[in-house]
Amino acid sequence: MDHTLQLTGLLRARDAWSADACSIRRALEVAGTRSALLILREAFYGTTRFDDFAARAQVSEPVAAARLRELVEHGLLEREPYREPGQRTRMRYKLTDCGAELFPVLAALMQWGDRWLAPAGPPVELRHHDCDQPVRAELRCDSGHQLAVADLELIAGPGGTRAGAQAGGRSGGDN
Amino acid sequence: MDHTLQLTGLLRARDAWSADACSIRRALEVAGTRSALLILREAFYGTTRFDDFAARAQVSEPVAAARLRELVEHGLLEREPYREPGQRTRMRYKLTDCGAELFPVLAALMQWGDRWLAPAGPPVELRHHDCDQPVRAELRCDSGHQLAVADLELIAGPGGTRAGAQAGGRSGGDN
DNA sequence: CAGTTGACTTAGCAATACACAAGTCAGCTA
DNA sequence: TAGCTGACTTGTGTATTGCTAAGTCAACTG
Repeated sequence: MDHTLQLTGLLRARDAWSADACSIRRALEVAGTRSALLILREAFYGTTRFDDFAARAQVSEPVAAARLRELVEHGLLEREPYREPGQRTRMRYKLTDCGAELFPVLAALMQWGDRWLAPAGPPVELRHHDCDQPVRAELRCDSGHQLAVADLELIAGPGGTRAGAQAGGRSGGDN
Repeated sequence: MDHTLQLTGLLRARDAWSADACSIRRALEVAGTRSALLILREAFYGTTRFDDFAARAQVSEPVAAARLRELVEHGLLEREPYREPGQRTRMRYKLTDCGAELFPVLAALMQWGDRWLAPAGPPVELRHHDCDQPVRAELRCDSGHQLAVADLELIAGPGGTRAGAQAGGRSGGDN
Protein backbone atom coordinates (compact mmCIF):
# COMPACT_ATOMS: atom_id res chain seq x y z
CA MET A 1 0.00 0.00 0.00
CA ASP A 2 1.29 3.37 -0.85
CA HIS A 3 0.79 6.62 0.95
CA THR A 4 -0.42 8.77 -1.89
CA LEU A 5 -3.58 10.67 -2.58
CA GLN A 6 -5.70 9.72 -5.53
CA LEU A 7 -5.66 12.42 -8.15
CA THR A 8 -8.62 12.57 -10.47
CA GLY A 9 -10.03 14.60 -13.32
CA LEU A 10 -8.01 17.62 -14.28
CA LEU A 11 -5.51 16.92 -11.59
CA ARG A 12 -4.62 13.50 -12.89
CA ALA A 13 -1.97 14.88 -15.19
CA ARG A 14 0.29 16.18 -12.50
CA ASP A 15 2.38 18.12 -14.95
CA ALA A 16 -0.56 20.02 -16.38
CA TRP A 17 -1.17 22.09 -13.27
CA SER A 18 0.87 23.85 -10.68
CA ALA A 19 0.15 24.10 -7.04
CA ASP A 20 1.24 27.65 -6.45
CA ALA A 21 -2.15 28.89 -5.35
CA CYS A 22 -1.95 26.05 -2.84
CA SER A 23 -3.41 26.80 0.57
CA ILE A 24 -0.61 24.92 2.24
CA ARG A 25 1.90 27.28 0.72
CA ARG A 26 -0.18 30.31 1.68
CA ALA A 27 -0.58 29.07 5.22
CA LEU A 28 3.15 28.55 5.44
CA GLU A 29 3.82 32.15 4.43
CA VAL A 30 1.79 33.33 7.40
CA ALA A 31 2.59 30.80 10.08
CA GLY A 32 5.26 28.58 8.64
CA THR A 33 8.26 29.43 10.77
CA ARG A 34 9.46 27.70 13.87
CA SER A 35 9.13 30.84 15.97
CA ALA A 36 5.61 31.63 14.76
CA LEU A 37 4.35 28.18 15.66
CA LEU A 38 6.11 28.25 19.00
CA ILE A 39 4.59 31.63 19.83
CA LEU A 40 1.19 30.27 18.86
CA ARG A 41 1.73 27.21 21.01
CA GLU A 42 2.29 29.55 23.93
CA ALA A 43 -0.84 31.47 23.08
CA PHE A 44 -2.79 28.23 23.34
CA TYR A 45 -1.10 27.52 26.64
CA GLY A 46 -2.53 30.78 27.88
CA THR A 47 0.39 33.17 27.52
CA THR A 48 -0.65 36.74 26.80
CA ARG A 49 2.27 39.00 27.62
CA PHE A 50 5.28 39.95 25.56
CA ASP A 51 7.96 38.91 28.00
CA ASP A 52 6.28 35.61 28.68
CA PHE A 53 6.04 34.81 25.00
CA ALA A 54 9.73 35.42 24.56
CA ALA A 55 10.74 33.43 27.63
CA ARG A 56 8.39 30.49 27.22
CA ALA A 57 8.73 30.02 23.50
CA GLN A 58 12.46 30.43 24.05
CA VAL A 59 12.98 33.02 21.39
CA SER A 60 14.78 36.31 21.77
CA GLU A 61 12.86 39.50 22.36
CA PRO A 62 13.48 40.92 18.88
CA VAL A 63 12.16 37.71 17.35
CA ALA A 64 9.17 37.67 19.67
CA ALA A 65 8.43 41.27 18.76
CA ALA A 66 8.68 40.61 15.04
CA ARG A 67 6.61 37.46 15.15
CA LEU A 68 3.90 38.94 17.35
CA ARG A 69 3.63 41.92 15.04
CA GLU A 70 3.24 39.67 11.99
CA LEU A 71 0.73 37.42 13.67
CA VAL A 72 -1.33 40.46 14.66
CA GLU A 73 -1.05 41.87 11.12
CA HIS A 74 -2.27 38.62 9.67
CA GLY A 75 -5.10 38.46 12.13
CA LEU A 76 -4.12 35.40 14.14
CA LEU A 77 -3.61 37.39 17.31
CA GLU A 78 -5.20 40.52 18.66
CA ARG A 79 -3.24 43.12 20.55
CA GLU A 80 -5.24 44.95 23.15
CA PRO A 81 -4.48 47.25 26.02
CA TYR A 82 -5.69 46.18 29.42
CA ARG A 83 -5.12 47.20 32.99
CA GLU A 84 -5.25 45.36 36.22
CA PRO A 85 -6.50 47.45 39.14
CA GLY A 86 -3.72 49.63 40.52
CA GLN A 87 -1.49 48.74 37.58
CA ARG A 88 -0.78 50.79 34.57
CA THR A 89 -2.08 49.90 31.13
CA ARG A 90 -0.32 47.01 29.45
CA MET A 91 -0.58 45.12 26.20
CA ARG A 92 -2.07 41.70 25.89
CA TYR A 93 -2.12 39.30 22.95
CA LYS A 94 -5.09 37.02 22.42
CA LEU A 95 -5.89 34.41 19.84
CA THR A 96 -8.53 35.42 17.35
CA ASP A 97 -10.93 32.88 15.84
CA CYS A 98 -8.56 32.75 12.90
CA GLY A 99 -5.61 31.96 15.13
CA ALA A 100 -7.55 29.47 17.20
CA GLU A 101 -8.49 27.48 14.12
CA LEU A 102 -4.84 26.78 13.56
CA PHE A 103 -4.82 24.53 16.60
CA PRO A 104 -5.39 21.31 14.66
CA VAL A 105 -2.08 21.98 12.94
CA LEU A 106 -0.28 22.17 16.27
CA ALA A 107 -2.14 19.17 17.59
CA ALA A 108 -1.23 17.14 14.53
CA LEU A 109 2.38 18.23 14.78
CA MET A 110 2.46 17.31 18.45
CA GLN A 111 0.86 13.95 17.81
CA TRP A 112 3.39 13.16 15.13
CA GLY A 113 6.28 14.29 17.31
CA ASP A 114 4.96 12.21 20.18
CA ARG A 115 4.78 9.15 17.98
CA TRP A 116 8.06 9.42 16.14
CA LEU A 117 10.38 11.66 18.09
CA ALA A 118 9.55 11.03 21.74
CA PRO A 119 11.12 7.71 22.75
CA ALA A 120 10.35 8.41 26.41
CA GLY A 121 6.71 9.06 25.64
CA PRO A 122 4.89 12.34 25.20
CA PRO A 123 6.00 15.19 27.47
CA VAL A 124 2.45 16.50 27.64
CA GLU A 125 -0.85 15.03 26.51
CA LEU A 126 -4.21 16.33 25.42
CA ARG A 127 -7.38 15.05 27.05
CA HIS A 128 -11.03 15.83 26.61
CA HIS A 129 -11.87 17.81 29.71
CA ASP A 130 -15.34 16.32 30.08
CA CYS A 131 -14.61 12.64 29.61
CA ASP A 132 -10.88 12.50 30.25
CA GLN A 133 -10.17 10.53 27.08
CA PRO A 134 -7.03 11.13 25.00
CA VAL A 135 -7.45 13.38 22.01
CA ARG A 136 -6.31 12.83 18.45
CA ALA A 137 -6.06 14.89 15.30
CA GLU A 138 -7.70 12.84 12.61
CA LEU A 139 -9.17 12.99 9.14
CA ARG A 140 -12.85 12.36 8.68
CA CYS A 141 -15.30 12.85 5.89
CA ASP A 142 -18.68 14.45 6.49
CA SER A 143 -20.28 11.01 6.63
CA GLY A 144 -18.11 10.32 9.64
CA HIS A 145 -15.65 7.82 8.21
CA GLN A 146 -12.19 8.02 9.64
CA LEU A 147 -9.68 8.14 6.83
CA ALA A 148 -6.14 7.27 5.89
CA VAL A 149 -4.22 8.96 3.11
CA ALA A 150 -5.03 6.22 0.63
CA ASP A 151 -8.77 6.82 1.10
CA LEU A 152 -8.48 10.41 -0.04
CA GLU A 153 -9.09 11.90 -3.39
CA LEU A 154 -7.85 15.30 -4.46
CA ILE A 155 -10.17 17.25 -6.72
CA ALA A 156 -10.07 20.69 -8.27
CA GLY A 157 -11.86 23.36 -6.24
CA PRO A 158 -13.33 26.74 -7.14
CA GLY A 159 -10.24 28.70 -6.15
CA GLY A 160 -7.98 27.52 -8.91
CA THR A 161 -7.27 29.40 -12.11
CA ARG A 162 -10.31 30.49 -14.08
CA ALA A 163 -12.18 27.35 -15.01
CA GLY A 164 -12.27 25.94 -11.54
CA ALA A 165 -8.92 24.27 -11.42
CA GLN A 166 -5.35 25.38 -11.14
CA ALA A 167 -4.82 23.95 -14.57
CA GLY A 168 -3.60 25.92 -17.51
CA GLY A 169 -0.53 24.25 -18.88
CA ARG A 170 2.98 24.86 -17.67
CA SER A 171 2.95 28.46 -18.81
CA GLY A 172 -0.28 29.94 -17.52
CA GLY A 173 -0.99 28.43 -14.12
CA ASP A 174 0.22 31.42 -12.20
CA ASN A 175 -2.33 32.90 -9.91
CA MET B 1 -15.09 32.25 25.27
CA ASP B 2 -11.40 32.12 24.97
CA HIS B 3 -9.26 29.93 22.82
CA THR B 4 -6.98 28.50 25.44
CA LEU B 5 -6.28 25.01 26.67
CA GLN B 6 -7.02 24.14 30.24
CA LEU B 7 -3.84 23.48 32.14
CA THR B 8 -4.12 21.25 35.15
CA GLY B 9 -2.02 19.67 37.85
CA LEU B 10 1.68 20.26 37.58
CA LEU B 11 1.20 22.27 34.45
CA ARG B 12 -1.09 24.81 36.05
CA ALA B 13 1.82 26.97 37.15
CA ARG B 14 2.99 27.87 33.68
CA ASP B 15 6.20 29.33 34.99
CA ALA B 16 7.19 26.18 36.82
CA TRP B 17 7.84 24.12 33.71
CA SER B 18 9.37 24.64 30.34
CA ALA B 19 8.23 23.19 27.10
CA ASP B 20 11.58 22.48 25.54
CA ALA B 21 11.07 18.74 25.30
CA CYS B 22 7.89 19.68 23.45
CA SER B 23 6.95 17.42 20.56
CA ILE B 24 5.86 20.39 18.52
CA ARG B 25 9.33 21.84 18.72
CA ARG B 26 10.91 18.49 17.87
CA ALA B 27 8.60 18.00 14.94
CA LEU B 28 9.49 21.47 13.70
CA GLU B 29 13.20 20.65 13.75
CA VAL B 30 12.57 17.78 11.36
CA ALA B 31 9.84 19.12 9.11
CA GLY B 32 9.38 22.72 10.06
CA THR B 33 10.57 24.55 6.99
CA ARG B 34 8.54 25.75 4.08
CA SER B 35 10.55 23.68 1.63
CA ALA B 36 10.28 20.47 3.66
CA LEU B 37 6.52 20.71 3.89
CA LEU B 38 6.22 21.58 0.22
CA ILE B 39 8.35 18.60 -0.74
CA LEU B 40 6.19 16.40 1.46
CA ARG B 41 3.07 17.81 -0.14
CA GLU B 42 4.44 16.70 -3.48
CA ALA B 43 5.20 13.26 -2.12
CA PHE B 44 1.54 12.93 -1.14
CA TYR B 45 0.57 14.10 -4.60
CA GLY B 46 2.53 11.16 -5.97
CA THR B 47 5.82 12.74 -6.96
CA THR B 48 8.79 10.39 -6.67
CA ARG B 49 11.61 11.82 -8.75
CA PHE B 50 14.18 14.44 -7.92
CA ASP B 51 13.55 16.78 -10.80
CA ASP B 52 9.82 16.62 -10.30
CA PHE B 53 10.14 17.45 -6.62
CA ALA B 54 12.18 20.53 -7.44
CA ALA B 55 9.90 21.70 -10.23
CA ARG B 56 6.56 21.00 -8.59
CA ALA B 57 7.39 22.21 -5.10
CA GLN B 58 8.97 25.20 -6.83
CA VAL B 59 12.21 25.04 -4.96
CA SER B 60 15.67 25.15 -6.47
CA GLU B 61 17.57 21.95 -7.06
CA PRO B 62 20.10 22.51 -4.29
CA VAL B 63 17.25 23.02 -1.84
CA ALA B 64 15.40 19.98 -3.13
CA ALA B 65 18.57 17.90 -2.77
CA ALA B 66 19.21 19.12 0.78
CA ARG B 67 15.64 18.68 1.91
CA LEU B 68 15.26 15.23 0.36
CA ARG B 69 18.47 14.13 2.04
CA GLU B 70 17.28 15.35 5.42
CA LEU B 71 13.85 13.81 5.05
CA VAL B 72 15.44 10.49 4.16
CA GLU B 73 17.86 10.79 7.10
CA HIS B 74 14.99 11.43 9.45
CA GLY B 75 13.04 8.54 8.05
CA LEU B 76 10.12 10.37 6.46
CA LEU B 77 11.11 9.34 2.97
CA GLU B 78 12.84 6.28 1.57
CA ARG B 79 15.30 6.50 -1.29
CA GLU B 80 15.37 3.46 -3.47
CA PRO B 81 16.82 2.57 -6.83
CA TYR B 82 14.43 1.32 -9.47
CA ARG B 83 14.50 0.70 -13.16
CA GLU B 84 11.91 0.78 -15.83
CA PRO B 85 12.42 -1.76 -18.61
CA GLY B 86 14.98 -0.51 -21.11
CA GLN B 87 15.86 2.38 -18.83
CA ARG B 88 18.81 2.66 -16.58
CA THR B 89 18.55 2.55 -12.81
CA ARG B 90 17.17 5.69 -11.22
CA MET B 91 16.36 6.90 -7.76
CA ARG B 92 12.87 7.15 -6.36
CA TYR B 93 11.64 8.72 -3.13
CA LYS B 94 8.68 7.21 -1.31
CA LEU B 95 6.87 8.16 1.85
CA THR B 96 7.51 5.88 4.78
CA ASP B 97 4.86 5.20 7.42
CA CYS B 98 6.52 7.90 9.46
CA GLY B 99 6.25 10.41 6.66
CA ALA B 100 2.72 9.40 5.80
CA GLU B 101 1.56 10.05 9.33
CA LEU B 102 2.47 13.67 8.89
CA PHE B 103 -0.40 14.09 6.48
CA PRO B 104 -2.86 15.40 9.08
CA VAL B 105 -0.51 18.34 9.55
CA LEU B 106 -0.66 19.20 5.87
CA ALA B 107 -4.40 18.62 5.77
CA ALA B 108 -4.91 20.92 8.75
CA LEU B 109 -2.69 23.55 7.19
CA MET B 110 -4.56 23.31 3.93
CA GLN B 111 -7.92 23.52 5.66
CA TRP B 112 -6.84 26.60 7.54
CA GLY B 113 -5.42 28.22 4.42
CA ASP B 114 -8.62 27.42 2.54
CA ARG B 115 -10.70 29.03 5.25
CA TRP B 116 -8.66 32.15 5.91
CA LEU B 117 -6.44 32.80 2.94
CA ALA B 118 -8.41 31.66 -0.08
CA PRO B 119 -11.05 34.29 -0.85
CA ALA B 120 -11.83 32.63 -4.17
CA GLY B 121 -12.38 29.28 -2.48
CA PRO B 122 -10.04 26.33 -2.14
CA PRO B 123 -7.83 25.62 -5.16
CA VAL B 124 -8.05 21.89 -4.49
CA GLU B 125 -10.23 19.86 -2.15
CA LEU B 126 -10.02 16.54 -0.37
CA ARG B 127 -12.82 14.02 -0.69
CA HIS B 128 -13.38 10.57 0.67
CA HIS B 129 -12.89 8.37 -2.36
CA ASP B 130 -15.61 5.91 -1.35
CA CYS B 131 -18.41 8.27 -0.43
CA ASP B 132 -17.32 11.48 -2.12
CA GLN B 133 -17.83 13.58 1.00
CA PRO B 134 -15.51 16.47 1.86
CA VAL B 135 -12.78 15.69 4.35
CA ARG B 136 -11.76 17.62 7.45
CA ALA B 137 -8.93 17.53 9.91
CA GLU B 138 -10.52 17.51 13.32
CA LEU B 139 -9.88 16.82 16.98
CA ARG B 140 -11.68 13.98 18.64
CA CYS B 141 -11.34 12.13 21.88
CA ASP B 142 -11.39 8.35 22.05
CA SER B 143 -15.04 8.45 23.04
CA GLY B 144 -15.73 10.07 19.72
CA HIS B 145 -16.56 13.61 20.80
CA GLN B 146 -15.53 16.27 18.37
CA LEU B 147 -13.65 18.96 20.22
CA ALA B 148 -12.79 22.64 20.19
CA VAL B 149 -9.74 24.11 21.88
CA ALA B 150 -11.69 25.08 24.98
CA ASP B 151 -12.72 21.44 25.56
CA LEU B 152 -9.13 20.33 25.83
CA GLU B 153 -7.02 19.79 28.84
CA LEU B 154 -3.26 19.58 28.82
CA ILE B 155 -1.73 17.11 31.25
CA ALA B 156 1.79 15.98 32.00
CA GLY B 157 2.86 12.86 30.12
CA PRO B 158 5.56 10.24 30.76
CA GLY B 159 8.13 11.91 28.53
CA GLY B 160 8.76 14.95 30.66
CA THR B 161 11.63 15.40 33.06
CA ARG B 162 12.03 12.67 35.62
CA ALA B 163 8.87 12.61 37.70
CA GLY B 164 6.55 12.45 34.74
CA ALA B 165 6.33 16.10 33.92
CA GLN B 166 8.57 18.66 32.35
CA ALA B 167 8.50 20.46 35.65
CA GLY B 168 11.56 21.28 37.64
CA GLY B 169 11.60 24.96 38.42
CA ARG B 170 13.11 27.60 36.20
CA SER B 171 16.60 26.27 36.62
CA GLY B 172 16.38 22.56 36.08
CA GLY B 173 13.80 21.97 33.42
CA ASP B 174 16.30 21.46 30.66
CA ASN B 175 16.01 18.16 28.96
C1' DC C 1 11.35 62.41 41.81
C1' DA C 2 14.41 58.24 41.51
C1' DG C 3 13.77 53.52 40.63
C1' DT C 4 11.37 49.66 38.60
C1' DT C 5 8.87 47.27 35.20
C1' DG C 6 6.68 45.98 30.89
C1' DA C 7 7.10 46.39 26.26
C1' DC C 8 9.58 47.12 23.07
C1' DT C 9 13.64 48.88 19.57
C1' DT C 10 18.42 49.26 17.87
C1' DA C 11 22.96 47.55 16.75
C1' DG C 12 25.91 44.17 15.27
C1' DC C 13 26.70 39.68 13.82
C1' DA C 14 26.29 34.39 12.84
C1' DA C 15 23.68 30.76 10.78
C1' DT C 16 19.98 29.22 7.71
C1' DA C 17 17.31 29.17 3.76
C1' DC C 18 16.92 30.01 -0.75
C1' DA C 19 17.85 31.53 -5.57
C1' DC C 20 20.27 31.21 -10.18
C1' DA C 21 23.77 29.47 -13.11
C1' DA C 22 26.83 26.16 -14.16
C1' DG C 23 29.32 21.82 -13.66
C1' DT C 24 29.66 16.70 -12.90
C1' DC C 25 28.97 11.99 -13.72
C1' DA C 26 27.03 7.52 -14.88
C1' DG C 27 24.62 4.92 -17.98
C1' DC C 28 21.79 4.35 -21.59
C1' DT C 29 20.50 5.52 -26.87
C1' DA C 30 21.67 6.52 -31.60
C1' DT D 1 31.56 6.96 -29.31
C1' DA D 2 28.96 11.26 -29.08
C1' DG D 3 24.98 12.93 -27.01
C1' DC D 4 21.21 12.96 -23.81
C1' DT D 5 19.11 12.59 -19.39
C1' DG D 6 18.36 12.03 -14.47
C1' DA D 7 20.31 13.09 -10.38
C1' DC D 8 22.81 15.63 -8.25
C1' DT D 9 26.86 19.16 -6.59
C1' DT D 10 29.37 23.57 -6.59
C1' DG D 11 29.74 28.42 -6.63
C1' DT D 12 28.05 32.75 -5.57
C1' DG D 13 25.03 36.03 -3.72
C1' DT D 14 20.77 37.65 -1.15
C1' DA D 15 17.13 37.39 2.31
C1' DT D 16 15.45 35.71 6.48
C1' DT D 17 15.93 33.95 11.01
C1' DG D 18 18.05 34.11 14.90
C1' DC D 19 21.16 35.56 18.80
C1' DT D 20 23.24 38.78 22.54
C1' DA D 21 23.71 43.09 24.48
C1' DA D 22 22.21 47.43 25.19
C1' DG D 23 19.00 51.33 24.83
C1' DT D 24 14.38 53.66 25.09
C1' DC D 25 10.25 55.22 27.06
C1' DA D 26 6.06 55.69 29.64
C1' DA D 27 3.74 54.88 33.86
C1' DC D 28 3.54 53.44 38.23
C1' DT D 29 5.70 52.75 43.14
C1' DG D 30 8.33 54.14 47.04
